[in-house]
Amino acid sequence: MAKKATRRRGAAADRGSKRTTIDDVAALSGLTKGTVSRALNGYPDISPPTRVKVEKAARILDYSPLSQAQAIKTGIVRSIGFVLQTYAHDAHRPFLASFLSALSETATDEGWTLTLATSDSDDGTIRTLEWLVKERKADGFILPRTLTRDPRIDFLRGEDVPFVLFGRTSDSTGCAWYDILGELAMEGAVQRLFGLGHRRIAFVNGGINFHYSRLRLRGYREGLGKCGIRFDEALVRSGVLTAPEGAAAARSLLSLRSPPTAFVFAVDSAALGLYRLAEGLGLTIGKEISVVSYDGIPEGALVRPPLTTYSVDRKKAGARLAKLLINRIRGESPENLREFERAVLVERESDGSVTLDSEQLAARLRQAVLRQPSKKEKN
Amino acid sequence: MAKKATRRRGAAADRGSKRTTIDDVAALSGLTKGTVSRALNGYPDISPPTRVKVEKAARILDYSPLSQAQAIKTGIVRSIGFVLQTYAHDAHRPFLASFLSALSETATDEGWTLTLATSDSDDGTIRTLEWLVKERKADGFILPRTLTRDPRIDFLRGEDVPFVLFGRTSDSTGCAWYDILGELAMEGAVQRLFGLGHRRIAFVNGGINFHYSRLRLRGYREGLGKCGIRFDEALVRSGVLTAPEGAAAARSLLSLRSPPTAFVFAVDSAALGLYRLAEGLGLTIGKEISVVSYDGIPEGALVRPPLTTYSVDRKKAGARLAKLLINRIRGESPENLREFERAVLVERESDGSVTLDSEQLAARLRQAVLRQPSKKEKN
DNA sequence: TTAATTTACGAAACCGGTTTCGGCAAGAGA
DNA sequence: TCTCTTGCCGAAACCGGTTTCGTAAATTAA
Repeated sequence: MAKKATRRRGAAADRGSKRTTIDDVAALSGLTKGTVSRALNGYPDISPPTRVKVEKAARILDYSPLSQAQAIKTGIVRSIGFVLQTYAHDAHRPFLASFLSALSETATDEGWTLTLATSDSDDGTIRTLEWLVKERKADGFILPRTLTRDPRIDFLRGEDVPFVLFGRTSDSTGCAWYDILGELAMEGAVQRLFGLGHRRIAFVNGGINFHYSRLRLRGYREGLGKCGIRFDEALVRSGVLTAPEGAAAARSLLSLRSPPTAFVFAVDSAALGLYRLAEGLGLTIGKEISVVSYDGIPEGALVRPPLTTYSVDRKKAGARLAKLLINRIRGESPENLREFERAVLVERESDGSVTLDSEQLAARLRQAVLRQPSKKEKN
Repeated sequence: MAKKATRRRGAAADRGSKRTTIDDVAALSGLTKGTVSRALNGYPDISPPTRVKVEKAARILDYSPLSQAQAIKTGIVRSIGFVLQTYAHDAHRPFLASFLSALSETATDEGWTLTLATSDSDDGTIRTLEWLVKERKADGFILPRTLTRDPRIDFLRGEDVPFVLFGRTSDSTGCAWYDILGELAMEGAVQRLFGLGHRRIAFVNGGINFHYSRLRLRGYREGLGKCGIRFDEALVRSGVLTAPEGAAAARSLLSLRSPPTAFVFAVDSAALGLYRLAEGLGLTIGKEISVVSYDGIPEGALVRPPLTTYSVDRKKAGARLAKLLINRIRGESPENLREFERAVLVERESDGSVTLDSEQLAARLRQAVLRQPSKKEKN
């Protein structure tokens, strides 16, 4: 057993002996550790001179409290939690890096850390949350890609654990959030295309359960309304996230007797599918068909022609979300922690004045091999 | 003060009252908490029946110890640390997402978490590490993008904190690592291009301080040697990470009286600069000039022609690194924790049989506007 | 059968903090 | 001058665990 004990206190424990503890500060300042603690935590029953003395001693010894020692009593570890859903589609991947770095950057600035864990299924996400809450690895959570009806929210609400949404949801009681007004972007996209002369404008929406899809569809319809175009169910597809799915959706839309001359995509990565399809059909994007999308993924600048899209500042989103969550954990009520931001239009070359109307496009397409999928389209 | 106290114990503390603690387990099993603790931690002085009794009670109560309560005594929080260098160039960005998710996935599987913090300068990185070590937010660290002489390593070695490198370094005492044999890839790239008939093969290296640059240059020379080509200093550039830098390096190489007909890039994102340059000059990549690169960033598949590159499995790297670090923290000696992997060649279309020799290429280039930078080349 | 070991657990100290409680001393009010 | 506050700090309990230490009971050895 002695052997085991020795093994146990390895490097970590040895290092521990060098830490300056609150007792050291107490000794140097000639006070008790209780007083030091209160002084450092801003309790009012500490006289100014004493407070100064303590602060000075703390500074001299370069003291900072051990967060987990505090946590055991206060229940706060100064860490924000984030569950990476590794099963989620790559559509949401490209942002992750800048988003996470912004999250953790703001956290770091506040002296907090970011605690990351993963899950490989929806159930797994809840289990991971349960685990993190139970072991108190994080004080609260950022929930990305919120669903209209989101089990994560139900769980955290039930456990009374603070959280902030990146997005919105149907039942907003007790929810704090930061969100981009995607609906305004979709509305703007329609109006922009209308301004370019397009009259049949399709909408390819994202995952049906994500709440943003609901909102973006609404924005699309709003845009149509403002342009005096009748909403046509036939021009809408949904549940489209990936490039292959995007290609399939576009193919089906172009197969209509009266095909759209312009596309609004709710998700950039799906819009890239249109590029593959167009290449296969010999269609020129930005001339024969137009597309405006949403997200602002880097690939959008690389494809030819570069993609016109509403870009989301993920960096800022991460920063604000971290801040909101920390305030939430500190006790601010969720109703006061709701922020909106707008996506900004990046005008590139994938949309242009209409050159063919729907009928002409249909004729043009009849010559192309619509029913015979080319190879290029895949991959 | 009473008010303050009430505010302090918010949701977190309330939740705390519901946690099952080790005392609950002790009560249910009719033992003391010390015994329960020893039973659960595998101490030998516990009789089999007692151990079973404790385990059963723990299972019934769904008990799991509070990691920070353990940490205060053991010094281990079951978390691996990672410092995101936000100032580091985007060259390394695209990988981050899958890398981090792999790291945290393996950590999660082991019941550990990933603790993320950021820094915005080299000094800041050390300060962040100091902070994390001091507050004991993590038990050890993964160090990506290691330098030949790396202050992070010096610091952690000095503090006796466990770490694992993603890469290698000059002084490997006490270092555990996982690394990709980039030198073999560079060697292979040269041989491949030689096989396609190229005789003047340039090498555009990455950041000079990164240890991998040293190794990749070595691999390039090794490749030349095996092909019987004399090493020519004039054909080498280094410190090239971004697309603009890559474009500049390629321009300077093509300006030589005897320009290279093929390029080996140590970094994909720099290789993309060659595409911009070629577009500006009207050169056809894969025909008039060839390029083989290294990294395997997703954009490589999108550009035209798609980029032939040695791809690194970042997912696997993350998984292995997490595992290695956890073993390191558990006491395994660093010498036993060193692993290598190979990059795998993804054959695409950016390299092809030589169509112009160096002289012909030079002539071809003289017609192009070499000295007058076109606009397309930028951005 | 008795002495010498083991075995297995309880008791208590400890880790590094926070928070409650009580009381002394100084200042205010009568 | 004497009580009543108030301000300020020490003492001690507490948080949820781990680890040391000591010892009664069970084994083994003599």
